[in-house]
Amino acid sequence: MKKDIYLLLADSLKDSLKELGLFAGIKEELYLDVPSDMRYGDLSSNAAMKLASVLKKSPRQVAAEIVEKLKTKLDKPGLEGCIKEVKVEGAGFINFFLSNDYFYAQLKQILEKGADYFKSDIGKGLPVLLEFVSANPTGSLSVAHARQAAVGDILANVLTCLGYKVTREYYLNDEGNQINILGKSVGLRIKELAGEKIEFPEDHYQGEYIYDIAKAAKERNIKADELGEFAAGYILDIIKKELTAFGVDFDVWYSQKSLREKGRIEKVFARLEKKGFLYKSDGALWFKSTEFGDDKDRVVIKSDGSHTYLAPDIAYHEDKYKRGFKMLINLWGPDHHGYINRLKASVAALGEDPQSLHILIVQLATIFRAGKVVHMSTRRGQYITLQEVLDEVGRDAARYFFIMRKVSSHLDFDLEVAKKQTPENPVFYVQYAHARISNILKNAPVHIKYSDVDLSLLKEKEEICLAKKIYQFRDTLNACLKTLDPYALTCYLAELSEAFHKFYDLHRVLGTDNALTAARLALIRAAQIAIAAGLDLAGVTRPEKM
RNA sequence: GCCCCUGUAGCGCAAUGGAUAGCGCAUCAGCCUCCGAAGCUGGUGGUACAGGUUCGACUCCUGUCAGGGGCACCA
Repeated sequence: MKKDIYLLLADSLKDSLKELGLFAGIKEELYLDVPSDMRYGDLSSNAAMKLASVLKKSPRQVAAEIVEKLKTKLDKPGLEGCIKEVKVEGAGFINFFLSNDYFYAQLKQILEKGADYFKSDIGKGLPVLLEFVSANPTGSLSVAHARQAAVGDILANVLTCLGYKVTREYYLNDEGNQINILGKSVGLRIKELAGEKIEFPEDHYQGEYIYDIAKAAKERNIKADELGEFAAGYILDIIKKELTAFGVDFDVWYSQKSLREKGRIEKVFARLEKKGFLYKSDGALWFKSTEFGDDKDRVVIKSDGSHTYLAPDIAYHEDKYKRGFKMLINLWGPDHHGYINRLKASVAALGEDPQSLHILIVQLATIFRAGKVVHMSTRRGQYITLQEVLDEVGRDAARYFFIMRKVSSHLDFDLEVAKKQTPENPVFYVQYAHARISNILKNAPVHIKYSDVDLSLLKEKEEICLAKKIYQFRDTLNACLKTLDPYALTCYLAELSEAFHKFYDLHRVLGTDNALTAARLALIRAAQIAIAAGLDLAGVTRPEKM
């Protein structure tokens, strides 16, 4: 694969610093960056400023010395003709201006390869297990799960695009206390439907759907001690339908029950016991998680003999590694943040590198309806479900909205806004750009052979801006990888669409100059490829017309 | 009490420690005989507070204040 200009330039910069005897002074891994504003060039380095205080020289002077060395290294293979100018600007930034020819060449490649142009092999096929949603099968998916579903699915798409081998997994809590209570809830409703007077405890599942399950269970004569399992299966079917409607498909549904049935929990306990990380106290079995940075040791078997949630989870994560995954990503709700240390401790105790386990807390989405907060309570069965959001705003808006903020930030989701087909709704701004391009391409007079087009006719500021923005899609994908957060995708799509709309407004694509028309058609086709690739990753449709 | 997230323009949000802090809504003023005006251009208006680290802080650290979420031998 052809080396990226970023890497080539970074190498040249590094060599220059070495020759000047300065390289040791650079501590940060990154000293070459895409500046926020294009007037500061296409790539920028702050190396001189980092070094100035050590050298006790002015940053601009250091920058000038680096640039002098660097200038002799800009004609090596892959770089020749790519750099138009290197300037020392501001407090001591070294700014690199790439030539238009470089961007024309990139556009050609995009037109040739299509969306594949944006793929990379950074991941080198590393097996990644992305576990998300994992909601208990005790009710429909809530909005909190919906956000995790959108983030997880889109993150998986991005990582796949970057060459990782991603498995999407749903961990199914198909046994334990919650399932028992679920079964009891259904049992009571059956009695109630038969005319018996019942008392329905506060901690039981109050939702209307329990009646539906009760009716189904009665029809099939399900035994009382099998009601929990039956209800969980019934609800799981609903969850699966909801996720499919949302465009989220899992590769693996991992059963917690299967861990116990295979004796995996005992096996992992034996392993920890042998290493001396378990001890008995107050009739319970404890895991010495404090040895690995947790604030207190954790119970794994309660004094009544039953497991805590942590017990199967240790076995589960052991199994993730046993299945050959090198990178684990867990998306959890904010109610689990206290759980991070003990799970990382477990992984460390098993001899795995806790750094390979990435736990992302996906903050809650607060649902508004016409500016009013909608409160949620699973137990009372009064909450907005994923399905309701989908019915109300559609899949496109829902998926897009849920990743529009950083996963670590709270998200306000107003159903009324997401429903609107106006610019207030950002997903339409992007889709509109795509549809507009489709329309122009449809009206193009003749079929254009993109390989023959003279792109050097693209000289207007808006044309160059658009070309650069298209190219920057790669940076966006890398940013998503670095943060394990797909939200940068929405920012990029908005910026790319804006660059297109600005170009469109000032310059006519279909004109009398055939060569220029061809060049502009090629440009907007490349823009469309990038928008489509972004929308595909987000799992949002890309309409030809709206 | 302890932990996590968040305080940026009237509202909703951006800004890998970097250059003149950006965008949408709202509001005011403009732009369609011409490829889709679901668009574009311009105006108004902002970093909660107090210290610290740094050549440089919206960003990192400490404290204060405010909002949201969470604390278990529940899952």
